[in-house]
Amino acid sequence: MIISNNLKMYVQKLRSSNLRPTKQRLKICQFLFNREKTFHFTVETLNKKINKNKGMKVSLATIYNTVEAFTSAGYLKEILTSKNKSYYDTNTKSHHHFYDEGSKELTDIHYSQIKLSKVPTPPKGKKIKNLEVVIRIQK
Amino acid sequence: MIISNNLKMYVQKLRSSNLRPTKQRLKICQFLFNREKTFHFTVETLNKKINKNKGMKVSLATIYNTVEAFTSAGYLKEILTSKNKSYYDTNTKSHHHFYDEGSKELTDIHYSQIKLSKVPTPPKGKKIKNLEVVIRIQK
DNA sequence: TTTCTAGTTTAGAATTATTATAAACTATAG
DNA sequence: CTATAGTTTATAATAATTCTAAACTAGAAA
Repeated sequence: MIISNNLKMYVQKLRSSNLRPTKQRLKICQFLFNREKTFHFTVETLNKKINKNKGMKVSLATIYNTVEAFTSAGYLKEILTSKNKSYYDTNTKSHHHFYDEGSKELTDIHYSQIKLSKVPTPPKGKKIKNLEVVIRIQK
Repeated sequence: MIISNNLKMYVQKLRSSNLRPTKQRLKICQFLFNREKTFHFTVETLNKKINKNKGMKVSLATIYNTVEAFTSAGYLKEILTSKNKSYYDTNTKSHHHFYDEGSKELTDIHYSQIKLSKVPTPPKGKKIKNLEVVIRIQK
């Protein structure tokens, strides 16, 4: 029944963003949002995890479409890196990352771990949406 | 004679990084570093600019190799973006960017414009290579 | 200076990530 | 139930980058 509650919740969530609650989108919602910790991923890793088990397969094109749709809807946040591959995060709140250049792993840094004492004013007509710090680390 | 001085300077710079001062590398050095303002670019734009005039052509492969070598040597810094294309900056000092989610444009923020009063300690065995702040802005 | 060699350049092929296409499918309004 | 606009899908196309291996060259050593 937890599952059925979640399903209903995700159906509503999707509807509220004008996204039809298809079985593919619901499967991806369950996978991405039905967890405690935040989740970092690329389309490649999401595709593997979603299609690992025997159930219904979701095509790669749909994974791309869905990630794009969920990002526009504000369910996911794109992470800035220097890699030629898009990284996404289920934590859409302002927060920060360690980026390990060796292992190419991203780790969350809680918002409270970093404090800024001076922030510039945004260009005219623009406002700050959020602020992210990436700390590149190496051995 | 300014040109010849620069040439000597770049020859030394390259030698000091164990990079042979080839004519291709020197041409790229002159183009990238012989300027007042810092320069943001992609491999695509650098290739066009370097090969625009009638002089010696530098192959695309060499542009890639050189940008990679200069980045490793610390002459260039890779910029964080969400685009699937690498951006580089001749300003290798710690500095920050506004990222406009609408236009997907990056703008420099001078390092003095941002002050951090609290920074987390890196995971065991790792050290901080650099730290970048990206401020996402929108209308 | 000449010779040798490791480093470098190059064109083109291969790979990787992403986007586009268009036909088949489906959620849902009426 | 039916019509239709939205969605999924396999596949092709595109774009950025990396790989490959042959030709070239800077600089050390003879």
